[in-house]
Amino acid sequence: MKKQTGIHLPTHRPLTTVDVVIFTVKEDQLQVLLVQRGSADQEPFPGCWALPGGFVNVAQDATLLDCALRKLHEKTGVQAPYLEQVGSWGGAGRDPRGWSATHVYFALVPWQEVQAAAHTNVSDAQWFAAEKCITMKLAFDHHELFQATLERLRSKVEYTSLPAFLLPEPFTLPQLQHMYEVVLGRPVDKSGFRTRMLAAEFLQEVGTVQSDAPRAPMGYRLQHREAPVYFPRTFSPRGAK
Amino acid sequence: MKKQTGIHLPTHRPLTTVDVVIFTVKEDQLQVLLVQRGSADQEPFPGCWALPGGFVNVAQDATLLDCALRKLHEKTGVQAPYLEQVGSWGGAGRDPRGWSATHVYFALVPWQEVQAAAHTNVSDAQWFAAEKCITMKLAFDHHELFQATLERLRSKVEYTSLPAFLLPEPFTLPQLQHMYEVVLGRPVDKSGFRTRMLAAEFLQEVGTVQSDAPRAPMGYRLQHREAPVYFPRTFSPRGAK
DNA sequence: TCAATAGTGTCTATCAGACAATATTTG
DNA sequence: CAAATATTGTCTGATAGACACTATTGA
Repeated sequence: MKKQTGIHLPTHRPLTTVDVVIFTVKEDQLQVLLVQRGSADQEPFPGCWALPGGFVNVAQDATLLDCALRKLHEKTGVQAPYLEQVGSWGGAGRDPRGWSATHVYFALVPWQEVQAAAHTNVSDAQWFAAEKCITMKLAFDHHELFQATLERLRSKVEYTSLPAFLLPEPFTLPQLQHMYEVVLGRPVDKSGFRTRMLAAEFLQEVGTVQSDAPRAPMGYRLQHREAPVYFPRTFSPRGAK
Repeated sequence: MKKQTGIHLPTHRPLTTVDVVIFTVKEDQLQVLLVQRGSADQEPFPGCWALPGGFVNVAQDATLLDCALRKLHEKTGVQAPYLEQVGSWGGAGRDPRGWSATHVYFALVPWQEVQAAAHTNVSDAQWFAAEKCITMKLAFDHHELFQATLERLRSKVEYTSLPAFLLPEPFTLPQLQHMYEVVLGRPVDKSGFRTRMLAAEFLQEVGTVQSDAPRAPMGYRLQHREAPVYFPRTFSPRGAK
C-alpha cells in the first residue's frame, strides 16, 4: 500500500520506557519494590506509587536489558540478579505525555543481597508485600503490569527452579523449599520436593553448612546462574483440579 | 501533541516497530510469511527477506496489538486470527537508522482463510517453510526474532491447544492431530491424543462432517477463540528425556 | 468383503503425592 | 536421651503412552 521512497522515518515517535518488577522474599513474604513519584509540576501521577522504571536512554543503554539492569541497580544497588522479560505494553492512552510503550522485566533478588548493598537508602523506594501491592492503586497502567508479572512468576514457579534465585549461595534444600512455599502460598511436600530438585540436576553440593538447625544440612549452589531449569511437570497436590 | 511545560521528556527517542511472525500450515508444512524489502535508496537491507512489520503509527494504532493486527491484515487480508506477543527486542545496534525497539507477535492463521482472503497478491510477500526460513539470512535481527518465536510456538504446542487456531471450523480430531504432528514434527499417538483433547473440554461437537474419508468424522468448534487451553502435562513419548 | 479411516479398549510402567520412618546433631 | 530438624523409604492411585481392537462407510 505505502511504498517507501527515500528515507521515511516516523515524525512522531512513541515514548519508550522500561519497568522492572523487583521481587524478593523478606520476612517470609514475597515483596515488591515500588517507588513514589515526585511531585514536580506536570509530572503525571505525582506522589503515586509506581514500578521502578523510566525512559530508555539511547546514549546510555545499549539494549533494553541494559536499561533494565540500570534501573535495577539504581534502585537497589544489586548488580547481577535474575532478570527476565515479561512483555511489552504500549498504546496511546497509558501515559498522559503521549503514545508510549513500556518493556516490562521482572527481577529476583535475594533479600540478603539487597541488605548487603545497603543501598536501600533510596528514600523514595519501599518494599511492599505482593498481596498488598495487588490492592494498591499504582501510577499509569502499572497495576496491570504488576498483576500480569505476578501471574507469570507464580505460574512459572510451578515448573521451574526460579525460586533458587531468591537465595544467596550456598543454600539448603529446606531453605529452597521455603522459597517455593512463600511464592506459591501453599505448603509443599518435603520428600517429593527433594527428589524433584535432585532429579533436575541443577544443584551442586558444596558441603554441609552451619545453620540454627540441630543437624547440619547440605549446602548447594546453582550450576548455571543464567537461566532456570524446567521441570517436566508441574507441582500439583492431589486434590487440585 | 507533546505539551512542553518544562518537563524533561527524552529528546532522542528510539524507533518503535512491530514485527509479526505469521504461521500457517500449507501442504503439510509449517510455513511463515516473509516480505521482501524494497530497493529504494538508503533503505536498510534492500531486497532482503524480512518479517512483516514496521513502525508504529501513533495516529493510526491505538495499541501495540492494534498495530500488529494492522500489519497482519495488510499482508494477508485476514482479520481476526490468533495473535500473541512473544516479547520485545531493542538496542542501539539492531537498525542502522538508530536505536530501535521492536515488539514481536506471532499469528496462527488457517491456510484456507488466507486463500479465501485472496489477498496473497501482495507481490512482495511469500510463504516459506519454517525449516527453510531458519536457514535464511533475514534483515535486521529478524533471524533471531524468528528463531525465538519458532521455539516459543513449538514448546507451547506441547501443552496447549494452539494448533486448533490453524484450522477453519468445523474441524475433526484427525485434522487437529495432523496440525500437532506438523508443528511438532513427529507422530502423535491417536488414542492418547483424543483422550487428552476431549478431557480438556475446549471442543464443541457440531455434528459429523463430510470428508474424503469413508467414515464421517465428528466436527468440532472451539468454545473460546480468544485463548488456547493449557493441558496439565506435556506431550512426551516414552523414550524422551 | 475389502480397504480405509474413525474411534475405543486395555494393559502396564512410571511416578507424584502422601505419610512414615530414620539419621544426625545439640543441649 | 529428648528435641528438633534433615534426609530417606515405602505405598498407592492416577495416568500417559503403546498398541490392538472395533465401528462405519463406500466400492
